Amino acid sequence: MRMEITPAEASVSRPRTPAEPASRDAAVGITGVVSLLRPVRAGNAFEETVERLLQALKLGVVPHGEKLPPERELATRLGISRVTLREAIRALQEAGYLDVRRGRYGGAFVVYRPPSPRKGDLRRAVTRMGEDDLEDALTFRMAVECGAARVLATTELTPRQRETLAARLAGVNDAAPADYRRMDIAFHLAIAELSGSPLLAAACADARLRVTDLLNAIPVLRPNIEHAAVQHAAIAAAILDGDPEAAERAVAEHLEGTAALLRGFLA
Amino acid sequence: MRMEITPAEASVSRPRTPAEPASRDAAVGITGVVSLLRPVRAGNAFEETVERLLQALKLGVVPHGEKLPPERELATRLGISRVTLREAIRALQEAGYLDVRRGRYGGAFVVYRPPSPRKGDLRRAVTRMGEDDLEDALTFRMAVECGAARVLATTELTPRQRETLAARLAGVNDAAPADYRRMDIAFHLAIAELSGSPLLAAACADARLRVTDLLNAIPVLRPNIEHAAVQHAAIAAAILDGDPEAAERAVAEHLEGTAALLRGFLA
DNA sequence: GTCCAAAAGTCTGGAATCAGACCATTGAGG
DNA sequence: CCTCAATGGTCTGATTCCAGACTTTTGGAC
Repeated sequence: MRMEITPAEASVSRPRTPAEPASRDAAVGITGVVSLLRPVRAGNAFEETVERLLQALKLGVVPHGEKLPPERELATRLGISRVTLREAIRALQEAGYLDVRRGRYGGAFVVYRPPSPRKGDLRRAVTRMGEDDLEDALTFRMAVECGAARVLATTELTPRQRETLAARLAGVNDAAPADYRRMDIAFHLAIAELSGSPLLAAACADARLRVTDLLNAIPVLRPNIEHAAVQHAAIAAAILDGDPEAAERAVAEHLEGTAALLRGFLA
Repeated sequence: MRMEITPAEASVSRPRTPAEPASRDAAVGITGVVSLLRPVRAGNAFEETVERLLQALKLGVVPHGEKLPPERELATRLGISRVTLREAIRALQEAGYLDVRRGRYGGAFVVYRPPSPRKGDLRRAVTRMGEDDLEDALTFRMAVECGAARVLATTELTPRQRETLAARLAGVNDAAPADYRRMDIAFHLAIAELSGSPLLAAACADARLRVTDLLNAIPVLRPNIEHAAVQHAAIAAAILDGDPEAAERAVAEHLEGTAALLRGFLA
């Protein structure tokens, strides 16, 4: 029983929280930081867990064929009870993302591969997301990834770090088409992770996630890959060179291409 | 009954979630994005709500003397039940941050002013935070604020936006000493907010929050203010000029000063 | 002085979530 | 073939959290 990839469907089997309160322009305080009065929680534990696991699949943290950590361990790491985790796993299983097997050497095996895009997917994905959210996501991504590159380029890198960056760059370049996105993600996130800041890494992962569905709707074509390869190389070079501004410029240029493409679908 | 300003104390009256699971280097997947398997929730609803409200006070979203929105409205906006919100409000009341009055024209009035730092506060604050978390917060802030400045400088600004930025700059410069931090925050966050990306604004607010206690422990001295004023002006000028790299450089320089100062307390 | 509206304060039943004990299944190794 | 360890599957009582109805307090308007 496969289903679409929209994040909504997996929770079909257990629709809990009904609506979301509309955010209003409240007359509170002077600064416009009303965002602090946003919902404390994005949903119930079940929903948030489904979302989180789905993210892990989509970013390729746990690739096709591998299995998630054992329930007990995963529940601990996610800070939720095993019961709730199991509900989430079951939802993903029913949606076709996981294959759960019991017994020793059993586990929840990942059955997700990024779908190869069909004509019209991109337009649909962009439309579904909404103009404001798309703009928000693109801006956010631009800011955090540029910032991460700058920070990393400013840092005195250890040989170990330089190797990792180079390895990730090579990873994208050598990737099989089916693995391209995954390796691209790995490269981009490596920049944030090498900065040594978990907060920054999480922010970049979040930013990437918000455009994942869109990127997955873009066919991976030869010219695109080659173009990206040049830009990736420029980014890595600038970072290894310790040139913050060049690094940032390179990242901005790289992301601008994608952003322009996606924005085009809103006009 | 006043208490210290540490974020821990307000929850004294209701200590719930016990410990936090240590993050481990799990052998999951290829990328190191283990961050996705981090806890789904930072604490229980009560704790998170206390934290959120405390943040609103510390960032000056609701300044001294003003009152929070009515319980029902606030509960809706925060996406929690009134019961839970009231528990949080009571905790903050008992900690001396709020003055709750009933009846029409009643409400939860803010009784918080950033404390004037005493000698040793900074060292204590830095030590309490822990080396890794401090480094993380500083790196994160550097990245997102630089990124935000770059994005804004890249944007074609409307007259309205230019005015707002100028107004915030003037706000810091004209601020009374007691209001200085609040206006400084307003200026910094304006950069993120003017980018039009709620995600980016939230990230910058988060970043600022993570160093608020530390900054509050630094006395606001004349030379510091003047130095900051020059840097603030440079930032605003670069943004209004539409020079992304200058904007970023200016922000980096500005933040580097604070970062270096704080890092000094770890050596 | 009386009334009224807006706010905080209180109570109740039910759903969500949890911790932890226990059961069932499975494949590897002896 | 048997045993064992690691894993998913199930159950139970307690706690947290919720929605919503109801009560009390307060100050302004008439």
